[in-house]
Amino acid sequence: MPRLTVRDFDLRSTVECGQLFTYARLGEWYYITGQQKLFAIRQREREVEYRGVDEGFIRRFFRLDDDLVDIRRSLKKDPIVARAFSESMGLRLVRLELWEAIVGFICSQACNIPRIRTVLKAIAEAWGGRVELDGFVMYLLPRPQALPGEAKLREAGAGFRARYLKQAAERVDDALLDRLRRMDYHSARRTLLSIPGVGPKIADCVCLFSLGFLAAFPIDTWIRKMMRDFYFHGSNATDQRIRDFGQAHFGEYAGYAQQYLYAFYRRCPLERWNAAAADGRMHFPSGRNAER
DNA sequence: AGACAGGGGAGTG
DNA sequence: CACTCCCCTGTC
Repeated sequence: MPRLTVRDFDLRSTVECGQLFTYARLGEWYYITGQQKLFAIRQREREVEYRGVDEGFIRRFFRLDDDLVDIRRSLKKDPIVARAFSESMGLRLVRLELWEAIVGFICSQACNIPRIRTVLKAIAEAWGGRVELDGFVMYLLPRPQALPGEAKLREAGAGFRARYLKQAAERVDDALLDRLRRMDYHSARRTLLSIPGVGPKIADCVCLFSLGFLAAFPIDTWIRKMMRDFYFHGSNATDQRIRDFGQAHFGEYAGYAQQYLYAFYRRCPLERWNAAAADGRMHFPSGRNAER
């Protein structure tokens, strides 16, 4: 059984923090489909064991070569992000396959993680390739040309996203995927936005979780709320303003900042921050978050 | 019962 | 640009 010693890596939070939906958990093992493969992985302290893929795949998929200490240091000037890192150190971004990411995040719109997983599982089981590892069977997400029509996708539970999925599958082919993989952040984002069902949020998710543009700063309802609370004095700043600020303020690792803030804010929203601050257990930057 | 959710699109001012 | 409404479906 291949093993790998890791540092600054937490498998559970990495898998379950809303960037990866195609997995099954069996005891301490995660069975994950990604990059058109099935693999299994578990973590015990600083050691991970895995099956189904090689070490290079694991390192690449979980971005184990990202220097989290360095990333943390470069974001440390922001006390809120610093706090989020100290709570969740080891959370890493993943590197999804491009089309799988597009499908996954189109399905993610206006629904929660359990439901995203249910829909993707249904689509994979109906039209994706069967894969097996040690007797455990899963199904890969279908390639664009293997995706069925809107009506069938609707039956699978995709709802109004069915039309987007089908239109996206008609727009996307291997040539486009290859071109996207060679583009810079702005070109890739602009091109992704031209795909039906892909708006600003989904485009940035794909840029961050698949294409590896760590400066991408996707804004969903949690990040929107969190950014308004902590960086805009609770005002109703538009997503455009939040994004501009986020990228300017957090810089090249804005995506990591976003991921840690997201993970932490979901566990610990503003009310609890304030309670902790009132106890003197937390320090806030002056002028921010004074009351509310 | 009726609103709302981990968005996008189309339409309007 | 910024704002509104609708879209599937489950849940409170």
